[in-house]
Amino acid sequence: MSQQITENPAQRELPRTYDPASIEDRWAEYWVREHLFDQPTPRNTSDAPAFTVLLPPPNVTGNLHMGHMFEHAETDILIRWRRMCGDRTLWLPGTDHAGIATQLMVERQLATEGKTRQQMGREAFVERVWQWKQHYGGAILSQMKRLGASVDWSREYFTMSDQLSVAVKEVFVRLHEQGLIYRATYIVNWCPRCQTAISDLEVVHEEQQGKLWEIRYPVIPESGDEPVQFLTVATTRPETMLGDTAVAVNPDDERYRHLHGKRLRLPLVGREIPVITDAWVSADFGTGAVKVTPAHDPNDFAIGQRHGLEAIDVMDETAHMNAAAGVYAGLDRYEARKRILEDLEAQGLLGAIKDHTHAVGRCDRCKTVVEPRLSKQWFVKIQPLADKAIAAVEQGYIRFTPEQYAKTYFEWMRNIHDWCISRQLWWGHRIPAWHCGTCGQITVARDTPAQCAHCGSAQIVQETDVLDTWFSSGLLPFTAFGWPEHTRDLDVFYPTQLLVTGFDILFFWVARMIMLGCHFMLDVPMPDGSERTLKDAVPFREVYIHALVRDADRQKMSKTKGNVIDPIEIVQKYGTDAVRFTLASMASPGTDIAFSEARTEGYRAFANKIWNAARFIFMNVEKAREAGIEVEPSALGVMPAAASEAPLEARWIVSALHRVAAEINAALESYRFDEAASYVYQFFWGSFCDWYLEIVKLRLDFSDSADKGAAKEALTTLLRVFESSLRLLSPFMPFLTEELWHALYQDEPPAKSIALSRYPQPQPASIDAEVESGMAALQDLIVSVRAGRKDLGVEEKAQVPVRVRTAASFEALFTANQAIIERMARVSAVEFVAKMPEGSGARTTTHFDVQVIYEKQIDAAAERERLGKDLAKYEKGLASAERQLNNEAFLAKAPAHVVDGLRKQEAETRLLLEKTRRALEELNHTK
RNA sequence: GGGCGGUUAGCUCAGCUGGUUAGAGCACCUGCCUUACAAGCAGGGGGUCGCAGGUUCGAAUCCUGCACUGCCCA
Repeated sequence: MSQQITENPAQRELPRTYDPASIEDRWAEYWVREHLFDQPTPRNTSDAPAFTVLLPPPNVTGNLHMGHMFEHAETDILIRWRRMCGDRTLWLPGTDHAGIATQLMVERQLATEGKTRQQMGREAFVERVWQWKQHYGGAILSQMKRLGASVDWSREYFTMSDQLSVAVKEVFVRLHEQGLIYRATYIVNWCPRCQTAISDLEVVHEEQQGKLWEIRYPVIPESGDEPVQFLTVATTRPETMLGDTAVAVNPDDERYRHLHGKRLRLPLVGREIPVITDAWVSADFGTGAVKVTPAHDPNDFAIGQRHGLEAIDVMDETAHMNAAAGVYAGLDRYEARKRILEDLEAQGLLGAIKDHTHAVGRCDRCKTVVEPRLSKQWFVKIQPLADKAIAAVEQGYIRFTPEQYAKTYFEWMRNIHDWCISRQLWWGHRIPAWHCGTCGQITVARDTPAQCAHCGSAQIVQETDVLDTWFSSGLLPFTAFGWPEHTRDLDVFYPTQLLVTGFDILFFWVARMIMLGCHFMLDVPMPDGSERTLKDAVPFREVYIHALVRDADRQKMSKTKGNVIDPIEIVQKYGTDAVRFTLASMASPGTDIAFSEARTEGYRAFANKIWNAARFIFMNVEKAREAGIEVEPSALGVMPAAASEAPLEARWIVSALHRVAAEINAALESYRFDEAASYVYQFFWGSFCDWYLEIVKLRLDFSDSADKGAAKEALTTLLRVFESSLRLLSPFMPFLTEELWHALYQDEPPAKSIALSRYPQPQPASIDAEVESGMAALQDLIVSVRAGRKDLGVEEKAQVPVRVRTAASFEALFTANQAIIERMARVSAVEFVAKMPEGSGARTTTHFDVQVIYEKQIDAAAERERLGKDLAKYEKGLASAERQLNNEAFLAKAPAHVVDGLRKQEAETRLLLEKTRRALEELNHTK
């Protein structure tokens, strides 16, 4: 037993204010050390429903930022909630090898040592990257541990691990066998800095102020032509003209009809090129004539294909001009542009220069301007995969929240292009293809082949390209569970239930997981051996797309702006729970989060409130024990029910607890973190602390003269409601609730963690509307008295008598709970009267009139103003109600409950109006 | 250029398929160190729901147009 206490990190002395720093590290370590959230492979598949979530793998190069923390907070809330609801939960963590980013990182490191990867050679470089990964690659995951993410650390994956590499190879080979992978010369986005192809998605477009240059191309005269004629083209990229192989005009453009079929002399180069017609050319753009450079522009490439044009590459892989550029060879593309313009100018071939904004594509990773480049690359023929992926969402097998993202998804999926999967990098999954030096054919194989599959030659070398990082991460939902083996994990945990991620990787990752999951998992039979259909081939059933975390001024956080909030810093300042709660409370779907410290401060106060409620409760447990009263721990851990003879506040708080549990469960069910947070906040602070705790002080009298049975009952309800509240709060505030829960059980809790206890489930029978409305009337009275006291300027501490006029039923209620009124409103005596109380200090509601008796004269002017405002409000309300009630169409068409409600409201408003008018008249008489 | 959002209190946001007098937190004002909590308690002020039309008995909510604003794709 003493062993357990030393192992248990709860501390006993509760300081006056909550200090998160003093408890969080201990619990974070405890959760990991005790393997509380591990989910071993179950023996059978039919037990509890599986709730599996795959962590979007952070880059090994990354550090945890606010976006991660937000994403993880939401996921953790859901997973802790489902775990407490009894599901078999698994949150699977891991990291992504991040090809370009990691290679870039290590290259930079090498640069500081004066080395390059080329000097080192491929093998040594890759070895170096592995070392780097060992050393720095775990940053985000260790930050997650500190923040208490309830993931299964025993299952951590890495996209370049041996097991996942085997799976990646298998996928490549199968797709190749199925004819869905091909190698072709195509124009791709090329990053001259990274010296690799990148996919369309890795290019970020940005509007930029540029120029549109007009260049005159001389027409080669035929017999009968005017001697000197020009065709003027407009271009944003004059340096590519060296590779022009045609000029295109729109076939319907009358201006150029006379030039159809003519040939031009390419300036500076001297090559003859044809004038061609192509409908793609817009007559409105520039001069209506465009130069065609198939090797340096995707549109031109397409034109070139259509017209059988030669593609002349004039640049090398570093975007310097190559030998084909003649005298410009060796120049950087921008230097070449300058020189070419000068030379054209000198020859009088440069026309107008116009300002022009156009979108420039940059490498997502290093921001270098992308150069479209003709090269041999590997592609996935995507349409067959996209078809299944579209069907899966159309048929509702995958649901997006917020729903609008399904539209975005369809839009992209239906206009999808083949996926360029090869990258000219060293860090990544090397493509399992071997080129034959003898016959030139390619052998694709799972295991390193000894000879060419086509000619048997041993002269084979492996492809040097690696695969796009997203190719491997797109497989994770099944490869992480052991595919291509048909494992039990795959049976139990696939499809995963939920994916929580940002819209920025909707296409990169989410869409590709859907395509690859649907494609490959269709071939894996169901656990019972039956054939798998699309419904169960999907990688996840739900996708929750979270918002972006911005700064308090709604600005995107960026390093250059310097407005990045470091989550760890903010957590150290306010506590993890407060930050989590802030994020949750602001997470309304579809709206970005403007993260504000002021808000976090507010939730730190909430944490402190919970802490102090606990201190108060523990203090009373102690007092009770001294008086020989103890509540058995076995009485806790369940949803409390209230006996009908229990005091009003006890029945009320129990009812409110059941109600709020229902609300929170429903909110979480629909990803309404903001609502869930608001409900639990409102309940704990607004109901439990402000009212119940204050009232229950009346009952916690453990002195010898007191009714000890009643005191014990009160203490029991208090502890049960509080213990339930902790469980209710736990997914949102795991650290604080863990600490207090252990303390509540005096370090002998029924489970190793509150996270392993049950989430409060409401019993409809325990929600008592009558008790709640009775309590509401009582609260109303107390608030009215307090307000009346303020009107009269009664000192805070003074006890004063009040007069109340009300119906018999309320009189009974108020009489039965007079002690509460006296305590909560500092009332010395309650007198029930039959007549409307006259004079100052009166307040009136539909259920009662109440007057505070106090000799001090009121501020008549202030009172008149207040009553005047009320009067205006009532008059307006009454007029509006009457207008509708006098409208026959309304009476005929509106539903009965609306009409009844309005009638009731009208009557009540009329009553209040009359009372207020009388009070105002009286005020005018007396003064 | 195509598409998707947003515009409600000083700030950040709720407000479900149209229905009774539009809510919350923070901030603000006033009074309280009432021993769980001043990171607190109590009371209070503050909005013609971006603009203009339309549909309806009834519009913050539905439709159309406009303005401003954000994002995605090309």
